[in-house]
Amino acid sequence: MPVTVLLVDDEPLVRAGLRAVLEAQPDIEVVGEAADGAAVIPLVRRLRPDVVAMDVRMPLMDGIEATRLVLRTVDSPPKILVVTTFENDEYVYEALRAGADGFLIKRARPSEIVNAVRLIAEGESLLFPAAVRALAAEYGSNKARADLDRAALTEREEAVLRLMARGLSNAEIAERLIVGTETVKSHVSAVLAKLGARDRTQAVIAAYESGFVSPG
Amino acid sequence: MPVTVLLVDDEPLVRAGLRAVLEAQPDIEVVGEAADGAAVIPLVRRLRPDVVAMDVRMPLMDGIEATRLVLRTVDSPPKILVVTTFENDEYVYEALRAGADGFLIKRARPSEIVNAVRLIAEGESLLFPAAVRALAAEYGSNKARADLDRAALTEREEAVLRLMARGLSNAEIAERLIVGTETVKSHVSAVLAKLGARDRTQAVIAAYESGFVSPG
DNA sequence: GACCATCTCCCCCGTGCGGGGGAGCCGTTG
DNA sequence: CAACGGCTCCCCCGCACGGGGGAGATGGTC
Repeated sequence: MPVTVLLVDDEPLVRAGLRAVLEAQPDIEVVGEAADGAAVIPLVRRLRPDVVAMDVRMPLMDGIEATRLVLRTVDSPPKILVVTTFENDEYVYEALRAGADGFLIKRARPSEIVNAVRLIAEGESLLFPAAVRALAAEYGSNKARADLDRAALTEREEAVLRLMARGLSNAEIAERLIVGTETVKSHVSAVLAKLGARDRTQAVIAAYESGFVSPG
Repeated sequence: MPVTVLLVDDEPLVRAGLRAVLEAQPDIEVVGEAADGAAVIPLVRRLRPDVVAMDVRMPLMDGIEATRLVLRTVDSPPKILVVTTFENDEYVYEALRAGADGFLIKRARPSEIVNAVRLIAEGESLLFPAAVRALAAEYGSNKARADLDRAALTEREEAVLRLMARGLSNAEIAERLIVGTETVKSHVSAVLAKLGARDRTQAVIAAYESGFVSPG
């Protein structure tokens, strides 16, 4: 009995690529595709795939929310393999916390991709780069925020960083969030400290590099 | 006689996707693949493809340089179809100036992709979004820098922007480029003006959003 | 109740940043 | 030749930014 896979990605090209790579294996079968997380629930119910290859970033519903939904609303849910473009995608960790079983970078070689699907299907939790395995382990255990509070921005700090990454000044951010500029300065300072950034420019760079915000 | 295509992209997944999409057409045949622009010349000589689907961003040699090389060193060269991830990729325009015959966004639907390959093979110059057609037309005629000098950064300005986008201060940039800080300030001011940015943060954002620099 | 994180706001203070000028040197183009 | 664009450097100036430190108000956790 082959491993059945459902592909969820907003880019048809990526779906075609995954399909081509996976269908080349005799023991793997792609049973369906979806272009957005919002479409995933009925498909999972109907197709009952062993593995869902899920993109993180999608227009309507992202991979995190979709993962959560699948695991909550479907009984004996499929394994979730999160697919991402960037190595250090903040969202990936969120997806793992949401219950995803592993993740895969799009740059991976075909052999690594099929391997990942097989391992996931067997119940292995796989996390591709070794460094990330450690990171995600820490994330899993709900201690260990001490030395990676770099990522542990508070809600407010995230909001401020998002606006910083859109080019707003402190005054403009204050206006937008309906708080005083001194408050914004506090949050900005906290963000800079946690990100190890010297100024807002470096913070915005970190935001882009980590995938916290992304171009386009 | 089918249209023969050579795929050049550093991501195997994208190559597999393109191959799957194109091979599904009876009149299109993928005759080869390359993972970097540096490998393209011998392959073109040997395979003599009608069309080269060329990624812009690749580790060793980018699509622009590769396009230039192919068109210069090969006689009766293939058509070059530039493939890109981002809509407003500065590099795309450079590639078009380098002699590429058209460009395609990776998000495009499969039908659009095969269409693009067919049209390019027939000698059509195709530029996907209408807005870009106009832009590239202006780029083609070597006037028209007046109203889009936004993009017309000088070498030095590009260098400064690149360093800005790595988080360097004016003093650090000056050190790196071995010039005075006042010089750097001049360049920074020019960059800000041309990009319509208010401060360096907005300039860096523009750099990311335009694909001038990219995460990872 | 004590503790802690978060959010809010305040003070002072130094400086890096960016605007607005100008100027000399060089190479290309008309 | 003169003109122009690009690179280099200089001046003055105002201000937003970021560091350091403090503080009151929530709300949740132990």
